[in-house]
Amino acid sequence: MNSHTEENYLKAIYKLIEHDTDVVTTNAIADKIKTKAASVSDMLKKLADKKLINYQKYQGVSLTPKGQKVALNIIRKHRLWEMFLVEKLDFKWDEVHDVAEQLEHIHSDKLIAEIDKFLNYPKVDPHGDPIPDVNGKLQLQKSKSLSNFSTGDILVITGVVDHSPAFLRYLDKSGLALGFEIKIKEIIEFDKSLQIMINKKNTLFISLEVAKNILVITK
Amino acid sequence: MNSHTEENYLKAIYKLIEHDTDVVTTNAIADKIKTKAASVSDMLKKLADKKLINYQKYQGVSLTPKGQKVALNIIRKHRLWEMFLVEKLDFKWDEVHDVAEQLEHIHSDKLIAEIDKFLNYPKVDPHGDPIPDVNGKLQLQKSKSLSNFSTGDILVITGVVDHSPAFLRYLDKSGLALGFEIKIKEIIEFDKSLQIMINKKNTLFISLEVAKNILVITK
DNA sequence: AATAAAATTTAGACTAGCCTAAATTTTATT
DNA sequence: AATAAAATTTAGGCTAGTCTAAATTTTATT
Ligand SMILES: [Mn+2]
Ligand SMILES: [Mn+2]
Ligand SMILES: [Mn+2]
Ligand SMILES: [Mn+2]
Repeated sequence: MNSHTEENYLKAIYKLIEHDTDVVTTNAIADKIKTKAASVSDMLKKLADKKLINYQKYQGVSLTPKGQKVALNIIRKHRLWEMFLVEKLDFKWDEVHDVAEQLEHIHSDKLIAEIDKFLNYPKVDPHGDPIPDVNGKLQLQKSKSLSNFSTGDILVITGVVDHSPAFLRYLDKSGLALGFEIKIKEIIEFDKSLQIMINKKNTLFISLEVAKNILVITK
Repeated sequence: MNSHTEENYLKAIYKLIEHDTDVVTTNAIADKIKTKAASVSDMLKKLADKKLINYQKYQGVSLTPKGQKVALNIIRKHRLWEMFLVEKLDFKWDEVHDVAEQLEHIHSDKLIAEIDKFLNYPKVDPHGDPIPDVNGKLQLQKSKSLSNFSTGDILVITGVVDHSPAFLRYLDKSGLALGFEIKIKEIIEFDKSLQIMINKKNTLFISLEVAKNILVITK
């Protein structure tokens, strides 16, 4: 069994590698976990001993298949718990993260299987992120940032890049939510800010920064 | 905020004092927590510093009002989670304890309030134990052990003393559950074992040992 | 009241995780 | 290729929580 702390390291490494590089640096992990590089070095030695990561001093780290499985299981639990909080209890999507950070470390295969069943086997979490299956298989996301599209494009919101409560509440306030349709009415030349139409009803102006953090697929 | 470990010590102290004495000994705590007396002594010093227990060397411990509040809150969470597992997920009453031991340490007032609401504010847990309210107020139990009653008495099962999976499964197998009616048909002189009638339908023989572990109220 | 037994605490050591400061290695720049 | 800068690791130390063995205190028994 892995400790709470080890699980957090593995998840951090997974997330840092996920999109970008093939190995991740000590400093990047330290940043992510909000700890110091020296502490990370210590932990990397331990995780390497347990065959959870590939690690050679000074050369960066990657997850072994075994480590990846652990990481994906933590992510699975995190996302299922978030879904539970939003769907079954009265949590908003900006309130779930911190609690899920704790719940993801509860050890019980039966519990997570039952929660999955209770939620009717959801495929994505409240932020549109895919939920890995029991075997750690992950649906790959074909969504792209709204900032990649052009005037006239009709899109559906499928996720967010920034998961901060501040950003999520801004979306709420602006009338934006997962599944909503967006049509790009105009892109302002000067600063690339956008005028969009939401669900064929309301017009909204958003900055490029905001657009970058909204994930969409073409309708 | 108190650590996972501190919470477990406070809960153990609460439970040891609950019925019996006014103070609890170091060894009793060590037994309960499955740790050594020396470790308990260390922790008692810490809990006393935090004003969670009354403690003078060699003289036993009791909880301060502050410590009692923490203990009761952990017990509240434990029992609500057990109720959730049984009522909303497909857990049996003999399967919930270990998971609830983990879940009781999740820190989130909103979460536990929502679970309470979701369950429609239950008063007792799946084992018939009362659930403390948000302020740590506890319904006192007027139930007594089945071994205290006599031939002809008609009773209702309200709880159990032994919470072990083995005992709980034995009750399942014997057709006994909370809320069921029991009529004592006969008490065998020799070993005080009982013949009982369950819900006016089935007859069952149980040992004195089993009777001691079944809590009932008179109908 | 003295002594033996039991309970409890203290001493000293260990592991997990974390830290700062110093040493080492890698990478970037001249 | 040499040197400077940045990244990383190591050294040494700290806290929480645990343990064994030794010392101390309380309780039980003579
Ligand atoms: Mn999250
Ligand atoms: Mn999420
Ligand atoms: Mn329990
Ligand atoms: Mn219970």
